[in-house]
Amino acid sequence: MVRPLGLPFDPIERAGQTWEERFGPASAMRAATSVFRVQQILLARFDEALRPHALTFARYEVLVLLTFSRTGELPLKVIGSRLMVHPTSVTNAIDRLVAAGYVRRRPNPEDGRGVLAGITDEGRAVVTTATAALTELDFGLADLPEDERAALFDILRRVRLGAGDVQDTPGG
Amino acid sequence: MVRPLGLPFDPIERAGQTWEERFGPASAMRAATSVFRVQQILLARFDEALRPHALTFARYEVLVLLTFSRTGELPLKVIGSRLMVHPTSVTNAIDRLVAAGYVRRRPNPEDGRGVLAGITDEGRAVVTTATAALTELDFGLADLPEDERAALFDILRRVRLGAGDVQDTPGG
DNA sequence: CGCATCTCAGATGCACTGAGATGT
DNA sequence: CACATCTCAGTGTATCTGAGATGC
Repeated sequence: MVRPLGLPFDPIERAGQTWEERFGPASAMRAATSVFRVQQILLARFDEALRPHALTFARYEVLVLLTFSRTGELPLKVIGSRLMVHPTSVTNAIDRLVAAGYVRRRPNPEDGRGVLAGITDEGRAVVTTATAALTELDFGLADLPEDERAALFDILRRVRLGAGDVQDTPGG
Repeated sequence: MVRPLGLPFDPIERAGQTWEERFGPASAMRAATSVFRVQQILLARFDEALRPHALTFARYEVLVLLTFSRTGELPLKVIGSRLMVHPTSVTNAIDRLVAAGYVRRRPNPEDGRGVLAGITDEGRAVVTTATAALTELDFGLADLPEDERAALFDILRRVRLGAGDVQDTPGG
């Protein structure tokens, strides 16, 4: 849980003012620092909502991705590239999901090097209830009107584009 | 370092489309997921730029905060509330900074329970060079024009406001 | 053979809980 | 006394490196 601070000022705004006096333009520093802080706030909200379901947000994302695939199965490699996480992180997340009974592993019949992760009935059930919990939270963004959610996505997409995450294909 | 993916589509956009077919409106999910991904991108960029200086971004933030104080010293409690991190995380960060020679600890003469962290000359020097490195990166936001940096800060500020980080005082 | 996929061991980073020492 | 501040031990999670097994 993220503790409310009760500071009589915005610490990022304050840091930005001092920054401009000392170092120069602060717009990038303020924006970047805000991204970090909001990520921390959102992650805390998500983890709190997901804790009753024995899920972290990272593992929830894996399960959702599996429900989105036609067969309920995906190679670990695909999971890693879609969620943009390190291969060892995928192995670790799948380990936990298997232990929780939400996922099964099996060798990929089409590529002996690979492994398929498949969602179980229990996994599908927990995705349903966990999604309801997160939807009720509005994914932590209940304070943002629709146009600002879209603006946030668009602005951040430009940053992701510069990082090579996206090849410029607005329609997906 | 965050690896470019070379996916022929935007994985968040794609997930958003499937989300709308299965669960309903996806604007909050897309925006929140983008915050996570961009935080990951920025953190990787910062840590790469700071590694030669034996700093993580969290420790760099502590040093900057100390240079912003008049005496170069602050109680650990103040550091924790300004940077919005857990008390044990402050202790840990200060431990590392002391080990690196960038910070000194001493008892707070005005409150026997407390501890002051003070920046050393080496600490001030490393802040200067590390700040130059981050400034050259534009804090990872070189792809964003000025108005979008400001918009990003404003939108995220609304989220932080809802979390109790900020009491509504635009002027700081 | 080079390369891809996955796993494992080990290290680091950060957040948190709970307990305890110290001082107000 | 209650409370605040800080530290320590331990846990959980995620990241990464480097190595190795297996198979294309």
